[in-house]
Amino acid sequence: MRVRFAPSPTGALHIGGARTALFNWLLARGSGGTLVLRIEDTDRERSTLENVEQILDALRWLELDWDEGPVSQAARAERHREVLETLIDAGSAYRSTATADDVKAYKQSHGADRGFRGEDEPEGAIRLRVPDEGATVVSDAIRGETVFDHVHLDDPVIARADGSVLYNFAVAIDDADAQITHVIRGEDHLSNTPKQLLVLEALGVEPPLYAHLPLLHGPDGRKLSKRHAAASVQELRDAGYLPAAVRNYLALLGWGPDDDTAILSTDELVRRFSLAGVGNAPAQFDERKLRWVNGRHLHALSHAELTAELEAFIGRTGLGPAVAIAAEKIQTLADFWPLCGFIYDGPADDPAAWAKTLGADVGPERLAAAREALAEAQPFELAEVEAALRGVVERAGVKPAQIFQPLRVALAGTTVSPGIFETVALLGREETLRRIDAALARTAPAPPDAA
RNA sequence: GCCGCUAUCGUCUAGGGGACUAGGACGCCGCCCUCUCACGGCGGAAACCGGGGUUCGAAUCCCCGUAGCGGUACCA
Repeated sequence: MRVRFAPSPTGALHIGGARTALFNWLLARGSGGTLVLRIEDTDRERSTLENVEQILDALRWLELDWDEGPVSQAARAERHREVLETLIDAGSAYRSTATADDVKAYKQSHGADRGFRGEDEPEGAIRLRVPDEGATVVSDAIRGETVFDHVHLDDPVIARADGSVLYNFAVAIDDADAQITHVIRGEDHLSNTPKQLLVLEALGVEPPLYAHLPLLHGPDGRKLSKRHAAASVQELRDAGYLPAAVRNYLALLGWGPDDDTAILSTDELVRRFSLAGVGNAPAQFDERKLRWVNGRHLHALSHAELTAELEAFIGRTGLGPAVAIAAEKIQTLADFWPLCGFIYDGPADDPAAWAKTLGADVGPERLAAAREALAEAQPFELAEVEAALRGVVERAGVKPAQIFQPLRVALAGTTVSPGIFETVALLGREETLRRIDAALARTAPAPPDAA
């Protein structure tokens, strides 16, 4: 099995493209086949080197490796020109100066039931001759057979007047030359497939097998675009998702295992994926489910692995201790710092949290009680810290939160943090007392004559 | 306009003539756990686009309609 992923470098790799790449990759890896990467850069206006790099980066981050390429489609211009000549010599293609407007006008006058057929001229763009009669049938592994009657097809332009070729021609030649056996791509290509089939037929080349994947839509049900958040692989990466989780989630869009399994490792994906399991209705990208899938993958990581991921993501080291007490509370890598940053950078500034717990009333005196107990905890380990703080709760005869929340705000600056005992033990006695004292000083400035 | 694809809870889906009082997952709601936030556990609300057929029987097959999407470029 030889498959290919052929993005066009006109923008970043979005999740639709990423899923197409993933499905091809899964098929190649699952069958011991070959994945060819081809860059469809024949549109010189919109293709850029930056985009190519960005796409390769995205694929590398997703850990989708390829066996051949990347080959530039534009670099194959010689070969394309050569085949073009063959087609013209054989009478399968011809030059025509007809413009898009001419085609429109033609269809206006001939009605909808007659595709455009141009005159053979000495110059102009090159059009493929579509037979007047009959039909071209696209056999699709996902959709079955789709019949395209030739009467509805216009003779498509396959090369510009200067001889540079267009997509529907180049793609057919390149897939054939690369001996691609299965063309797996988005459904947006289905309607163009007969043109490619016609090119191959004119050349007497056996066509590959096709599989057109249902398209991906944004959360609003509309076609995915730059307007949608997290639409590109780069954005997913920045949002703190794990490549394995993204692969898992993307696989679930349009495909599902026979049972109700939702969390799959990449090995399982490779083993279980098949085109037969791919549905045919478009799917919407739902970031909330991605978050959940990501959480499951993230929590399956060992402490060392997660620490490494987090340190790379945040760009700091020494995060291990905080990771140990916060791992279960985060779903993405990006969740970590807002939750634990205070451990390293000091308490956050959250006026609302302050007002609620230490602003007035009995907050400060409860914090003082906690300070007193913690000052004596010996040794300053988790068990002793917990015992000390629970003792304060008991003596005060209040709910645990009434002691713990003021303390949490004193230490973290906010009402949300890892477990309070863990946090205190991690900060250590000195730092804990220092922060409590700072909070107390701020909450109750000493009266002028108290000293 | 024309050609084509698609249509099950809000979302991803299971289902491929009787096993369907339509199953699971995310999300949502409630309860439990609980020091906050999460995690976890338990429970709940929530869907076969509409209309015709075919059949003893249709979510499942066929037709029509509707809607969404794609194509209709000297873009890919």
